[in-house]
Amino acid sequence: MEETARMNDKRPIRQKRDPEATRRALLAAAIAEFADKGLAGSRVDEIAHRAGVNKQLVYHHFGNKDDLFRAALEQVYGEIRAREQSLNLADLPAVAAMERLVGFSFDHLAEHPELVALLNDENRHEARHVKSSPQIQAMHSPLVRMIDETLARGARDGVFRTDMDPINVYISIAGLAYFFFANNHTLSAIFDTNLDTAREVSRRRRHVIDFVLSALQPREVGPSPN
Amino acid sequence: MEETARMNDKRPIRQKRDPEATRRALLAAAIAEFADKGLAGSRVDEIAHRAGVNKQLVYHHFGNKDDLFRAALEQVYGEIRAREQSLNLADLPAVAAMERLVGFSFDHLAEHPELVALLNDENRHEARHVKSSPQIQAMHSPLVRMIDETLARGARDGVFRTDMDPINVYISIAGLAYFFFANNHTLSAIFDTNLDTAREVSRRRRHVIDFVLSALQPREVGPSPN
Amino acid sequence: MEETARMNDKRPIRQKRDPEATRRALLAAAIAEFADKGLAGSRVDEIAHRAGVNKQLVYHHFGNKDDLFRAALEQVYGEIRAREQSLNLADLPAVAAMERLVGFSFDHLAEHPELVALLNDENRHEARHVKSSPQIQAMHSPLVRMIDETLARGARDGVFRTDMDPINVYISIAGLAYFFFANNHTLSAIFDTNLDTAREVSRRRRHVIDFVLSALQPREVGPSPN
Amino acid sequence: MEETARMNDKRPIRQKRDPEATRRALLAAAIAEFADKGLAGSRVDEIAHRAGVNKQLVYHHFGNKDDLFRAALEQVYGEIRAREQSLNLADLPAVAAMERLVGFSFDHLAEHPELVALLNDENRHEARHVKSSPQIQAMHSPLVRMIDETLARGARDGVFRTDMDPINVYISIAGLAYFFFANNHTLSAIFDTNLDTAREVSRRRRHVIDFVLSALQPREVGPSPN
DNA sequence: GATGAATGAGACTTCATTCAT
DNA sequence: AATGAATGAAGTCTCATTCAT
Repeated sequence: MEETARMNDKRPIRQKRDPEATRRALLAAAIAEFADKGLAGSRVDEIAHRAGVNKQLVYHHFGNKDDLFRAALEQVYGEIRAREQSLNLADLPAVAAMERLVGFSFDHLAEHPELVALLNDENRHEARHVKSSPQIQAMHSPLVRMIDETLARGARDGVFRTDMDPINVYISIAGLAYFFFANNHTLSAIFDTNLDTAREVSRRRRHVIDFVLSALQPREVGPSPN
Repeated sequence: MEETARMNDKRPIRQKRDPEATRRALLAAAIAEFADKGLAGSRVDEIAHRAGVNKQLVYHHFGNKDDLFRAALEQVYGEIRAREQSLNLADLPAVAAMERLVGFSFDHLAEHPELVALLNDENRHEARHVKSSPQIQAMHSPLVRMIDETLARGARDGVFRTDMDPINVYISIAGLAYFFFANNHTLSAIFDTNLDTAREVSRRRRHVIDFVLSALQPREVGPSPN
Repeated sequence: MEETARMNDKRPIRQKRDPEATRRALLAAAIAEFADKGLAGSRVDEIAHRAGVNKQLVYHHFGNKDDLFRAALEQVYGEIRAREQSLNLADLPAVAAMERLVGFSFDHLAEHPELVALLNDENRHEARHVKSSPQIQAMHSPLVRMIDETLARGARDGVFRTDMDPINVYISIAGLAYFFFANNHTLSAIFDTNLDTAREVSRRRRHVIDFVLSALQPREVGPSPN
Repeated sequence: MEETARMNDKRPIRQKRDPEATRRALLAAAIAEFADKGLAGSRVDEIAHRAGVNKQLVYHHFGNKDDLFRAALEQVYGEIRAREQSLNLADLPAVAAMERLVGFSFDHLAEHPELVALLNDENRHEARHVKSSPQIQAMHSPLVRMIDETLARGARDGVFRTDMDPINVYISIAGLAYFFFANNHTLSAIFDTNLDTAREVSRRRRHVIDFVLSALQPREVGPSPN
């Protein structure tokens, strides 16, 4: 990818000014660089280089490094939220719906390590960029509603417990996948194994789905949740 | 936080020559700075300043920034692993032991946000420092053994499922707490609430303990784990 | 010398944007500074200052200090080799040709103390920069050929000995001048005289030409040169 | 040599304070380090390390880095001048005496690359340390006298020319060897050969002796020197 | 819109030297 | 005599951003 970009450098074809393509290239390069190095560790120079364009265009199109980071967040947040909407959970029985949601959440993180990486950094900066992005703020209410509806449906059908808070359930679903991917390297190191293999990812996926569905099951007698 | 540190600056209490105290002060300052800004975003200058010592002493005592980061990781990893050993889970019934472990894991992260922050960064660097630290490598086998024994005891007593992998269980326990703390700011922002309050932390704690113990319960008929 | 350079600083003549001039100014300043202080003793800051430009432009135009040193070597090597080619030795009788070559070699070192100084340093670094410069590697074969042809012509004409290796002859020609200039200060000090005067330089020049031509003369009975 | 020093590090035997041995070790280490890196490039820390002693002892025994450099020069100058005195040239016929002197000069440089390296640096600093060392100043008059006597004897015996200045002859003798060793790396690089082999050193040695003796021979008709 | 040159600020690190023991 | 800790100054290099074309 980078090599291609470098080779295309100076190619007369691209001389045709295509601002939209330039913008897209910069955004993709930014997401990759920010995911690799973090906000502080990323270099505007390197982002421009990855995109195959002049550094000044970063400023032309995005303003500055922080604004570019916000744009990157909007992009990756937008993707996951859009795909979640396409799951059509309402068309499925509650258990199947929940299984689909958990599976999707896991798979999306597996396929999009940049999401994990960007969120890590954004939290280090106290969600500064998210808070200043109306676009991101707007895209999250459907998610809570979706989980709430699924939980309610499952409760009505007698397959889910009735006392579950949708936000905490979402955090648990996300956390069970997120921690595995976010901390894959340290976990592999301290447990002296390699968790970054297809086999281990697949085992983890089954564990997470099983874990969530088990936890949501109604119980005869459970330990009092304090 | 930083202001406090700066105010202690030049405090007359500091003895003339106490290399061990200098080392400790630098390490504490490093943990705080790395947690705040990450490895790339941290400034050696600022670390020395927080410790109230000359910048060059960082190099005298620790070698360089990376070595200092490794020392910081060894410190925070050492603390959590040492405290886990003091839980004496073997003295408790399996369910109570598991509850204690989950509660401790949650509380430790609540009280030690620097652990979360350092691990995030360490993973960005592919666990480079952990891998080069024999000290860290050595401290983790007791943890897996502890979980494994608790799970086995619970299974023997009929209170836990029998098919749980201890490493995956550990990752779930840690992940349920970790994600909440690591992503507290973005979660608060996107869900338009404040999850950084005593009330919400406490709710989350109950949820996590409940979630784990429910998931570990033996089931009459469970959903097929895919 | 340095003072002069500093006084030219900020001269209004310098055009606003002339990258080629900037490059040239930096290169000239680098040659002067490296000659004065050596590679290790030179300061990038001072080079930029001498060139009347911003320090960062060194990195912009040359990469780093070592690359700049290599560029300086390429420059000074290029000059002497180019001028040697202009001597047109082939147009002269062998003895006159040799006299011209020896005289030129002496004069060039006299006029270019920076060449002596840079070569000293380059040898300290085991010719690291020369070895990594294809440009320098390429410019030396004509030199050996030129000496070889002159020696052969002289031998054919009966005015030169027939057993002389051109590389050793070149090293002798260069060495007789080089040592005088390279060690002028210590020689002046230990012999309690001043060898850095026009008179002494001129005496040395005659001595060297005489020495070389005498040594090259065919002999009735000489010590067997093995 | 360096390895040995490092391995002896921490040896309990040396605990016995032996200031004279410490001084010698530091001086030897300094000569090696200055030869390797030059005055500017050498590190006091590294010299102490090579000597297996604490850095502060450099200051204790020698004052500072410059004084140490002067001591190093005194040492290497002292050695060559002392050995020259032992040549007993007066006991030999003029030609044999000259051959012995040239051979010795060549061999000494071959065996003492540190002399070449230190002189290079000393000249860069305009013989500052030599000039401030009465010890070095004092040791050079016998050398000129020695050469002058040998030349005079050879002239009297009809085997040497009569018009040779002893200082210029000394500079030629030294220069023919010095340049070969001082510039061995760059010469090897530009002539695309390896002049740092026993074979090439030996060839050069013969060339130099031959060259000097030929040049000193009386001539029937020589080219007019100038 | 697009580019390479230029810059002010500052980052990490080094180093000769001095201090306290 | 000998040591490790400590420091002020400075050195190489980086980087987000702006300028001139």
